[in-house]
Amino acid sequence: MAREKIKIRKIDNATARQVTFSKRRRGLFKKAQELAILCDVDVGLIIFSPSGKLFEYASSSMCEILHKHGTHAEDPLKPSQQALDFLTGNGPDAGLKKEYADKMRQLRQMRGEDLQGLTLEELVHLERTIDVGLTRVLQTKEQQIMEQLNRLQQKGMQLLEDNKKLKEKVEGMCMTEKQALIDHEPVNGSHEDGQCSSDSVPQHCDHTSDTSLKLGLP
Amino acid sequence: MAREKIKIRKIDNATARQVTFSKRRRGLFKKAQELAILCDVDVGLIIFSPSGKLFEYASSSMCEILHKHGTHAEDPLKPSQQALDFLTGNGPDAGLKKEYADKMRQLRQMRGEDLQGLTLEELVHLERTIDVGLTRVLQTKEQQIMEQLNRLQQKGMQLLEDNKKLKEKVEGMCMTEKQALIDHEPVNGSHEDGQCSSDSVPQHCDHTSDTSLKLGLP
DNA sequence: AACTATTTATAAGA
DNA sequence: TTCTTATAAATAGTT
Repeated sequence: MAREKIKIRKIDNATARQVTFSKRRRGLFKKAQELAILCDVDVGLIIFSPSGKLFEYASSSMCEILHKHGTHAEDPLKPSQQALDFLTGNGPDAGLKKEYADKMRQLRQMRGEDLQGLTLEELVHLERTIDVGLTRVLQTKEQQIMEQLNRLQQKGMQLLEDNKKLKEKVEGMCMTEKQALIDHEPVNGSHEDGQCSSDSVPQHCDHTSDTSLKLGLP
Repeated sequence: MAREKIKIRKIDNATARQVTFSKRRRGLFKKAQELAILCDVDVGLIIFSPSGKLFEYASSSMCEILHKHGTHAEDPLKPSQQALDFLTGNGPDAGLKKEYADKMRQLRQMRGEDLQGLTLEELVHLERTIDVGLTRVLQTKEQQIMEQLNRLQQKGMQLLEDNKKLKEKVEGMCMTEKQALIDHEPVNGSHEDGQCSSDSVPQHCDHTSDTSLKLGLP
Protein backbone atom coordinates (compact mmCIF):
# COMPACT_ATOMS: atom_id res chain seq x y z
CA MET A 1 0.00 0.00 0.00
CA ALA A 2 2.77 2.26 -0.79
CA ARG A 3 5.42 2.71 -3.38
CA GLU A 4 3.95 -0.22 -5.17
CA LYS A 5 0.89 -2.31 -4.81
CA ILE A 6 1.58 -5.84 -3.65
CA LYS A 7 -0.29 -9.07 -4.10
CA ILE A 8 -1.59 -10.64 -0.92
CA ARG A 9 0.43 -13.81 -0.84
CA LYS A 10 3.28 -15.06 1.29
CA ILE A 11 6.32 -12.80 0.99
CA ASP A 12 9.17 -14.94 -0.27
CA ASN A 13 12.10 -12.95 1.06
CA ALA A 14 12.46 -13.84 4.73
CA THR A 15 13.88 -10.48 5.76
CA ALA A 16 11.23 -8.50 3.97
CA ARG A 17 8.62 -10.79 5.48
CA GLN A 18 9.93 -10.14 8.96
CA VAL A 19 9.95 -6.38 8.40
CA THR A 20 6.43 -6.41 7.02
CA PHE A 21 5.34 -8.56 9.92
CA SER A 22 6.68 -6.04 12.36
CA LYS A 23 5.10 -3.09 10.61
CA ARG A 24 1.71 -4.61 9.94
CA ARG A 25 1.51 -6.16 13.37
CA ARG A 26 1.80 -2.73 14.93
CA GLY A 27 -0.80 -1.42 12.52
CA LEU A 28 -3.17 -4.24 13.30
CA PHE A 29 -2.81 -3.78 17.04
CA LYS A 30 -3.48 -0.09 16.67
CA LYS A 31 -6.58 -0.73 14.57
CA ALA A 32 -7.81 -3.29 17.05
CA GLN A 33 -7.42 -0.87 19.92
CA GLU A 34 -9.13 1.92 18.01
CA LEU A 35 -12.06 -0.34 17.24
CA ALA A 36 -12.34 -1.34 20.88
CA ILE A 37 -12.34 2.26 22.09
CA LEU A 38 -14.40 3.88 19.35
CA CYS A 39 -17.14 1.27 19.35
CA ASP A 40 -16.93 0.17 22.97
CA VAL A 41 -16.45 -3.50 22.12
CA ASP A 42 -14.26 -6.25 23.51
CA VAL A 43 -11.42 -7.18 21.19
CA GLY A 44 -8.88 -9.95 21.50
CA LEU A 45 -6.07 -10.44 18.99
CA ILE A 46 -3.63 -13.32 19.00
CA ILE A 47 -0.70 -13.68 16.63
CA PHE A 48 1.77 -16.53 16.49
CA SER A 49 4.90 -15.94 14.48
CA PRO A 50 6.23 -18.98 12.63
CA SER A 51 8.96 -19.22 15.25
CA GLY A 52 6.23 -19.76 17.81
CA LYS A 53 6.48 -16.36 19.46
CA LEU A 54 3.21 -14.98 20.76
CA PHE A 55 1.92 -11.47 20.26
CA GLU A 56 -1.40 -10.53 21.72
CA TYR A 57 -3.67 -7.60 22.32
CA ALA A 58 -6.79 -7.54 24.43
CA SER A 59 -9.04 -4.57 25.10
CA SER A 60 -9.96 -5.99 28.48
CA SER A 61 -8.11 -9.14 29.50
CA MET A 62 -7.30 -12.01 27.21
CA CYS A 63 -8.43 -14.43 29.87
CA GLU A 64 -11.85 -12.86 30.06
CA ILE A 65 -12.21 -12.72 26.31
CA LEU A 66 -11.19 -16.34 25.89
CA HIS A 67 -13.64 -17.36 28.57
CA LYS A 68 -16.42 -15.44 26.91
CA HIS A 69 -15.47 -17.08 23.65
CA GLY A 70 -15.48 -20.50 25.23
CA THR A 71 -18.91 -20.09 26.72
CA HIS A 72 -20.32 -18.42 23.65
CA ALA A 73 -22.30 -20.74 21.46
CA GLU A 74 -20.02 -21.22 18.51
CA ASP A 75 -21.90 -20.72 15.31
CA PRO A 76 -20.06 -21.97 12.27
CA LEU A 77 -23.48 -23.01 11.07
CA LYS A 78 -24.45 -19.48 10.27
CA PRO A 79 -25.75 -19.76 6.74
CA SER A 80 -24.16 -17.47 4.22
CA GLN A 81 -26.03 -14.48 2.93
CA GLN A 82 -26.47 -16.45 -0.22
CA ALA A 83 -28.13 -19.31 1.58
CA LEU A 84 -30.38 -16.88 3.41
CA ASP A 85 -31.38 -15.34 0.11
CA PHE A 86 -32.05 -18.80 -1.14
CA LEU A 87 -34.20 -19.64 1.82
CA THR A 88 -36.17 -16.41 1.81
CA GLY A 89 -36.29 -16.03 -1.94
CA ASN A 90 -39.26 -17.09 -4.01
CA GLY A 91 -37.68 -19.89 -5.94
CA PRO A 92 -40.04 -22.46 -7.41
CA ASP A 93 -38.56 -25.39 -5.56
CA ALA A 94 -40.21 -25.31 -2.16
CA GLY A 95 -39.29 -28.92 -1.49
CA LEU A 96 -35.59 -28.27 -1.67
CA LYS A 97 -35.94 -25.31 0.69
CA LYS A 98 -37.81 -27.40 3.19
CA GLU A 99 -35.20 -30.09 2.99
CA TYR A 100 -32.41 -27.60 3.45
CA ALA A 101 -34.11 -26.03 6.47
CA ASP A 102 -34.72 -29.45 7.93
CA LYS A 103 -31.11 -30.45 7.56
CA MET A 104 -30.03 -27.22 9.16
CA ARG A 105 -32.31 -27.91 12.10
CA GLN A 106 -30.92 -31.41 12.50
CA LEU A 107 -27.40 -30.06 12.40
CA ARG A 108 -28.13 -27.39 14.98
CA GLN A 109 -29.83 -29.89 17.23
CA MET A 110 -26.87 -32.22 17.04
CA ARG A 111 -24.80 -29.29 18.20
CA GLY A 112 -27.13 -28.80 21.12
CA GLU A 113 -29.13 -25.87 19.82
CA ASP A 114 -32.86 -25.43 19.27
CA LEU A 115 -33.64 -28.22 21.70
CA GLN A 116 -36.53 -26.57 23.51
CA GLY A 117 -39.21 -27.76 21.14
CA LEU A 118 -38.26 -31.42 21.39
CA THR A 119 -40.09 -34.03 23.37
CA LEU A 120 -38.26 -36.22 25.81
CA GLU A 121 -38.49 -39.13 23.38
CA GLU A 122 -36.92 -37.06 20.64
CA LEU A 123 -34.18 -35.94 22.99
CA VAL A 124 -33.39 -39.52 23.92
CA HIS A 125 -33.20 -40.46 20.26
CA LEU A 126 -30.98 -37.48 19.55
CA GLU A 127 -28.72 -38.46 22.42
CA ARG A 128 -28.31 -41.96 21.01
CA THR A 129 -27.55 -40.61 17.55
CA ILE A 130 -24.93 -38.23 18.88
CA ASP A 131 -23.46 -40.90 21.10
CA VAL A 132 -23.03 -43.24 18.16
CA GLY A 133 -21.41 -40.46 16.17
CA LEU A 134 -19.08 -39.57 19.00
CA THR A 135 -18.06 -43.18 19.42
CA ARG A 136 -17.22 -43.45 15.74
CA VAL A 137 -15.25 -40.23 15.83
CA LEU A 138 -13.31 -41.44 18.84
CA GLN A 139 -12.60 -44.75 17.14
CA THR A 140 -11.37 -43.03 14.00
CA LYS A 141 -9.26 -40.62 16.02
CA GLU A 142 -7.69 -43.42 17.98
CA GLN A 143 -7.00 -45.27 14.77
CA GLN A 144 -5.25 -42.26 13.32
CA ILE A 145 -3.23 -41.75 16.48
CA MET A 146 -2.13 -45.37 16.34
CA GLU A 147 -1.14 -44.96 12.72
CA GLN A 148 0.88 -41.87 13.52
CA LEU A 149 2.52 -43.66 16.43
CA ASN A 150 3.45 -46.55 14.18
CA ARG A 151 4.88 -44.18 11.61
CA LEU A 152 6.90 -42.43 14.29
CA GLN A 153 8.12 -45.74 15.62
CA GLN A 154 9.28 -46.75 12.17
CA LYS A 155 10.95 -43.40 11.68
CA GLY A 156 12.66 -43.90 15.01
CA MET A 157 13.87 -47.34 13.99
CA GLN A 158 15.17 -45.89 10.76
CA LEU A 159 17.01 -43.19 12.65
CA LEU A 160 18.53 -45.73 15.00
CA GLU A 161 19.74 -47.75 12.05
CA ASP A 162 21.13 -44.64 10.37
CA ASN A 163 22.90 -43.80 13.60
CA LYS A 164 24.39 -47.25 13.81
CA LYS A 165 25.67 -47.09 10.26
CA LEU A 166 27.13 -43.65 10.81
CA LYS A 167 28.82 -44.84 13.94
CA GLU A 168 30.38 -47.74 12.05
CA LYS A 169 31.42 -45.40 9.27
CA VAL A 170 33.10 -43.03 11.72
CA GLU A 171 34.76 -45.97 13.39
CA GLY A 172 35.98 -47.13 10.04
CA MET A 173 37.34 -43.69 9.31
CA CYS A 174 39.12 -43.71 12.64
CA MET A 175 40.69 -47.04 11.81
CA THR A 176 41.81 -45.76 8.46
CA GLU A 177 43.27 -42.66 9.99
CA LYS A 178 45.00 -44.73 12.62
CA GLN A 179 46.38 -46.98 9.94
CA ALA A 180 47.52 -43.96 8.01
CA LEU A 181 49.34 -42.69 11.07
CA ILE A 182 50.93 -46.07 11.55
CA ASP A 183 51.94 -46.17 7.89
CA HIS A 184 53.31 -42.67 8.05
CA GLU A 185 55.18 -43.23 11.29
CA PRO A 186 56.12 -46.87 11.17
CA VAL A 187 58.01 -46.62 14.45
CA ASN A 188 56.59 -49.01 17.01
CA GLY A 189 55.68 -47.28 20.25
CA SER A 190 52.85 -46.10 22.52
CA HIS A 191 50.41 -44.92 19.89
CA GLU A 192 47.36 -46.43 21.42
CA ASP A 193 44.05 -44.59 21.14
CA GLY A 194 43.98 -41.72 18.73
CA GLN A 195 41.68 -38.74 18.72
CA CYS A 196 38.90 -41.04 17.77
CA SER A 197 37.10 -42.90 20.48
CA SER A 198 34.71 -45.52 19.30
CA ASP A 199 32.65 -44.91 22.41
CA SER A 200 31.61 -41.44 21.39
CA VAL A 201 28.41 -41.90 19.49
CA PRO A 202 27.77 -39.19 16.90
CA GLN A 203 24.32 -37.83 17.51
CA HIS A 204 22.15 -35.55 15.39
CA CYS A 205 24.64 -35.77 12.59
CA ASP A 206 22.19 -36.55 9.85
CA HIS A 207 20.71 -33.33 8.63
CA THR A 208 19.76 -34.80 5.31
CA SER A 209 16.96 -36.81 6.88
CA ASP A 210 13.70 -34.94 6.66
CA THR A 211 12.15 -37.16 9.25
CA SER A 212 9.31 -35.39 10.93
CA LEU A 213 8.84 -36.36 14.51
CA LYS A 214 5.92 -34.05 15.01
CA LEU A 215 2.71 -35.63 16.09
CA GLY A 216 -0.22 -33.65 14.79
CA LEU A 217 -1.91 -33.41 18.11
CA PRO A 218 -3.54 -30.15 19.15
CA MET B 1 -9.37 8.87 8.71
CA ALA B 2 -11.40 10.57 6.18
CA ARG B 3 -13.41 13.68 5.68
CA GLU B 4 -12.33 14.73 9.12
CA LYS B 5 -9.90 13.47 11.64
CA ILE B 6 -11.56 11.97 14.69
CA LYS B 7 -10.38 11.55 18.23
CA ILE B 8 -10.02 7.97 19.39
CA ARG B 9 -12.67 7.85 22.08
CA LYS B 10 -16.05 6.18 22.38
CA ILE B 11 -18.45 7.44 19.73
CA ASP B 12 -21.43 8.93 21.54
CA ASN B 13 -24.07 8.55 18.86
CA ALA B 14 -25.21 4.94 18.95
CA THR B 15 -26.07 4.76 15.27
CA ALA B 16 -22.79 6.25 14.16
CA ARG B 17 -21.02 3.88 16.54
CA GLN B 18 -22.77 0.89 14.99
CA VAL B 19 -21.89 2.04 11.48
CA THR B 20 -18.27 2.59 12.40
CA PHE B 21 -18.18 -0.78 14.11
CA SER B 22 -19.40 -2.47 10.97
CA LYS B 23 -16.94 -0.67 8.74
CA ARG B 24 -13.89 -0.94 10.93
CA ARG B 25 -14.60 -4.54 11.82
CA ARG B 26 -14.44 -5.49 8.18
CA GLY B 27 -11.26 -3.48 7.79
CA LEU B 28 -9.69 -5.18 10.79
CA PHE B 29 -10.59 -8.64 9.56
CA LYS B 30 -9.11 -7.86 6.18
CA LYS B 31 -5.90 -6.57 7.73
CA ALA B 32 -5.69 -9.61 9.97
CA GLN B 33 -6.03 -11.94 7.03
CA GLU B 34 -3.50 -10.03 5.00
CA LEU B 35 -1.01 -10.24 7.84
CA ALA B 36 -1.58 -13.95 8.16
CA ILE B 37 -1.02 -14.58 4.47
CA LEU B 38 1.77 -12.12 3.78
CA CYS B 39 3.84 -13.10 6.77
CA ASP B 40 2.78 -16.71 7.11
CA VAL B 41 1.68 -16.34 10.72
CA ASP B 42 -1.26 -17.66 12.68
CA VAL B 43 -3.78 -14.96 13.55
CA GLY B 44 -6.85 -15.16 15.72
CA LEU B 45 -9.20 -12.22 16.18
CA ILE B 46 -12.17 -12.17 18.53
CA ILE B 47 -14.65 -9.33 18.83
CA PHE B 48 -17.60 -9.13 21.20
CA SER B 49 -20.13 -6.47 20.47
CA PRO B 50 -21.76 -4.86 23.53
CA SER B 51 -24.87 -6.90 22.78
CA GLY B 52 -22.78 -10.03 23.24
CA LYS B 53 -22.60 -11.00 19.60
CA LEU B 54 -19.41 -12.72 18.58
CA PHE B 55 -17.33 -11.95 15.52
CA GLU B 56 -14.20 -13.90 14.92
CA TYR B 57 -11.51 -14.49 12.38
CA ALA B 58 -8.88 -17.20 12.45
CA SER B 59 -6.22 -17.83 9.84
CA SER B 60 -6.24 -21.53 10.66
CA SER B 61 -8.87 -22.61 13.19
CA MET B 62 -9.85 -20.71 16.29
CA CYS B 63 -9.72 -23.92 18.25
CA GLU B 64 -6.12 -24.50 17.32
CA ILE B 65 -5.12 -20.94 18.00
CA LEU B 66 -6.77 -20.90 21.39
CA HIS B 67 -5.10 -24.15 22.26
CA LYS B 68 -1.73 -22.84 21.18
CA HIS B 69 -2.39 -19.77 23.26
CA GLY B 70 -3.30 -21.87 26.26
CA THR B 71 -0.24 -24.06 26.01
CA HIS B 72 2.06 -21.37 24.76
CA ALA B 73 5.22 -23.46 24.68
CA GLU B 74 4.26 -25.94 22.02
CA ASP B 75 5.84 -26.83 18.74
CA PRO B 76 4.22 -24.86 15.98
CA LEU B 77 2.18 -27.34 14.00
CA LYS B 78 1.84 -27.04 10.32
CA PRO B 79 -1.05 -24.60 9.92
CA SER B 80 -3.65 -25.53 7.38
CA GLN B 81 -3.56 -22.10 5.85
CA GLN B 82 -6.24 -22.42 3.24
CA ALA B 83 -9.04 -22.90 5.74
CA LEU B 84 -10.68 -19.54 5.40
CA ASP B 85 -9.88 -18.34 1.92
CA PHE B 86 -13.09 -16.46 1.45
CA LEU B 87 -11.45 -13.88 -0.80
CA THR B 88 -11.19 -16.39 -3.61
CA GLY B 89 -14.85 -16.20 -4.46
CA ASN B 90 -16.67 -18.82 -6.44
CA GLY B 91 -19.55 -18.58 -8.81
CA PRO B 92 -22.81 -17.66 -7.12
CA ASP B 93 -24.59 -20.84 -7.95
CA ALA B 94 -21.64 -23.11 -7.38
CA GLY B 95 -21.07 -21.49 -4.00
CA LEU B 96 -24.52 -22.33 -2.77
CA LYS B 97 -24.28 -25.91 -3.90
CA LYS B 98 -20.90 -26.14 -2.27
CA GLU B 99 -22.32 -24.77 0.96
CA TYR B 100 -25.19 -27.19 0.91
CA ALA B 101 -22.90 -30.12 0.25
CA ASP B 102 -20.63 -28.89 3.00
CA LYS B 103 -23.48 -28.80 5.50
CA MET B 104 -24.50 -32.29 4.50
CA ARG B 105 -20.97 -33.48 5.01
CA GLN B 106 -20.86 -31.86 8.44
CA LEU B 107 -24.08 -33.58 9.36
CA ARG B 108 -22.85 -36.97 8.22
CA GLN B 109 -19.59 -36.49 10.03
CA MET B 110 -21.38 -35.62 13.24
CA ARG B 111 -23.17 -38.92 12.84
CA GLY B 112 -19.83 -40.66 12.52
CA GLU B 113 -19.84 -41.13 8.76
CA ASP B 114 -17.34 -40.03 6.11
CA LEU B 115 -14.60 -39.73 8.67
CA GLN B 116 -11.80 -41.30 6.69
CA GLY B 117 -10.77 -38.16 4.88
CA LEU B 118 -10.35 -36.12 8.05
CA THR B 119 -7.06 -35.20 9.62
CA LEU B 120 -6.42 -35.90 13.26
CA GLU B 121 -6.86 -32.22 13.95
CA GLU B 122 -10.24 -32.20 12.30
CA LEU B 123 -11.26 -35.27 14.22
CA VAL B 124 -10.34 -33.66 17.52
CA HIS B 125 -12.36 -30.60 16.62
CA LEU B 126 -15.29 -32.73 15.56
CA GLU B 127 -15.10 -34.64 18.80
CA ARG B 128 -15.24 -31.44 20.79
CA THR B 129 -18.20 -30.16 18.79
CA ILE B 130 -20.12 -33.38 19.26
CA ASP B 131 -19.21 -33.50 22.91
CA VAL B 132 -20.56 -30.00 23.43
CA GLY B 133 -23.72 -30.96 21.59
CA LEU B 134 -24.14 -34.12 23.60
CA THR B 135 -23.67 -32.23 26.83
CA ARG B 136 -26.36 -29.78 25.84
CA VAL B 137 -28.73 -32.55 24.86
CA LEU B 138 -28.15 -34.26 28.16
CA GLN B 139 -28.70 -31.02 30.04
CA THR B 140 -31.92 -30.37 28.17
CA LYS B 141 -33.08 -33.93 28.76
CA GLU B 142 -32.33 -33.69 32.44
CA GLN B 143 -34.14 -30.39 32.61
CA GLN B 144 -37.21 -31.91 30.99
CA ILE B 145 -37.09 -34.86 33.32
CA MET B 146 -36.91 -32.52 36.29
CA GLU B 147 -39.85 -30.57 34.95
CA GLN B 148 -41.86 -33.73 34.53
CA LEU B 149 -40.94 -34.81 38.04
CA ASN B 150 -42.05 -31.47 39.38
CA ARG B 151 -45.31 -31.70 37.50
CA LEU B 152 -45.87 -35.19 38.86
CA GLN B 153 -45.08 -34.05 42.35
CA GLN B 154 -47.59 -31.25 42.07
CA LYS B 155 -50.19 -33.62 40.67
CA GLY B 156 -49.48 -35.89 43.60
CA MET B 157 -49.97 -33.05 46.05
CA GLN B 158 -53.19 -32.16 44.27
CA LEU B 159 -54.37 -35.73 44.55
CA LEU B 160 -53.54 -35.85 48.22
CA GLU B 161 -55.53 -32.70 48.76
CA ASP B 162 -58.42 -34.04 46.72
CA ASN B 163 -58.28 -37.19 48.77
CA LYS B 164 -58.39 -35.24 51.98
CA LYS B 165 -61.40 -33.26 50.82
CA LEU B 166 -63.14 -36.40 49.68
CA LYS B 167 -62.45 -37.99 52.98
CA GLU B 168 -63.95 -35.04 54.79
CA LYS B 169 -66.90 -35.09 52.45
CA VAL B 170 -67.48 -38.78 53.04
CA GLU B 171 -67.12 -38.24 56.74
CA GLY B 172 -69.66 -35.48 56.50
CA MET B 173 -71.97 -37.78 54.60
CA CYS B 174 -71.49 -40.40 57.24
CA MET B 175 -72.42 -37.92 59.88
CA THR B 176 -75.45 -36.87 57.91
CA GLU B 177 -76.45 -40.46 57.40
CA LYS B 178 -75.85 -41.12 61.05
CA GLN B 179 -77.96 -38.14 61.94
CA ALA B 180 -80.58 -39.35 59.52
CA LEU B 181 -80.60 -42.67 61.21
CA ILE B 182 -80.89 -40.98 64.56
CA ASP B 183 -83.67 -38.81 63.22
CA HIS B 184 -85.36 -41.80 61.72
CA GLU B 185 -84.86 -43.92 64.77
CA PRO B 186 -84.92 -41.43 67.62
CA VAL B 187 -84.39 -44.14 70.20
CA ASN B 188 -81.29 -43.45 72.27
CA GLY B 189 -78.93 -46.41 72.29
CA SER B 190 -75.44 -47.77 71.52
CA HIS B 191 -75.06 -46.39 68.01
CA GLU B 192 -71.42 -45.48 68.35
CA ASP B 193 -69.22 -45.88 65.28
CA GLY B 194 -71.11 -46.51 62.12
CA GLN B 195 -69.89 -48.06 58.91
CA CYS B 196 -67.85 -44.97 58.39
CA SER B 197 -64.51 -44.97 60.04
CA SER B 198 -62.60 -41.71 59.88
CA ASP B 199 -59.42 -43.74 59.87
CA SER B 200 -60.06 -45.39 56.52
CA VAL B 201 -58.64 -43.13 53.89
CA PRO B 202 -60.29 -43.49 50.50
CA GLN B 203 -57.56 -43.90 47.92
CA HIS B 204 -57.65 -43.72 44.12
CA CYS B 205 -61.16 -42.48 44.24
CA ASP B 206 -60.75 -39.62 41.84
CA HIS B 207 -61.14 -40.89 38.32
CA THR B 208 -61.96 -37.49 36.99
CA SER B 209 -58.31 -36.39 37.26
CA ASP B 210 -56.45 -36.80 33.97
CA THR B 211 -53.11 -36.90 35.70
CA SER B 212 -50.57 -38.66 33.57
CA LEU B 213 -48.10 -40.64 35.58
CA LYS B 214 -46.13 -41.71 32.56
CA LEU B 215 -42.53 -40.61 32.43
CA GLY B 216 -41.27 -40.67 28.89
CA LEU B 217 -38.25 -42.72 29.67
CA PRO B 218 -36.99 -45.33 27.22
C1' DA C 1 14.76 3.28 12.11
C1' DA C 2 13.41 7.13 9.08
C1' DC C 3 11.57 8.77 4.78
C1' DT C 4 7.97 9.34 1.23
C1' DA C 5 5.32 8.09 -2.82
C1' DT C 6 1.39 5.48 -3.07
C1' DT C 7 -2.17 2.62 -1.72
C1' DT C 8 -5.72 1.74 1.52
C1' DA C 9 -9.04 2.75 5.02
C1' DT C 10 -12.64 5.34 6.33
C1' DA C 11 -15.80 9.65 8.11
C1' DA C 12 -19.34 11.95 6.53
C1' DG C 13 -22.94 12.51 3.47
C1' DA C 14 -26.42 10.71 0.23
C1' DT D 1 -26.97 -1.20 4.43
C1' DT D 2 -24.41 0.57 0.43
C1' DC D 3 -22.06 4.01 -2.46
C1' DT D 4 -19.32 8.04 -3.02
C1' DT D 5 -15.55 10.97 -2.10
C1' DA D 6 -12.35 13.86 0.30
C1' DT D 7 -9.03 13.07 3.44
C1' DA D 8 -6.44 10.58 7.12
C1' DA D 9 -3.61 6.51 7.84
C1' DA D 10 -0.91 2.73 6.63
C1' DT D 11 2.77 1.01 4.40
C1' DA D 12 6.39 -0.91 0.37
C1' DG D 13 10.46 0.15 -1.08
C1' DT D 14 14.40 2.84 -0.28
C1' DT D 15 18.08 5.03 2.38
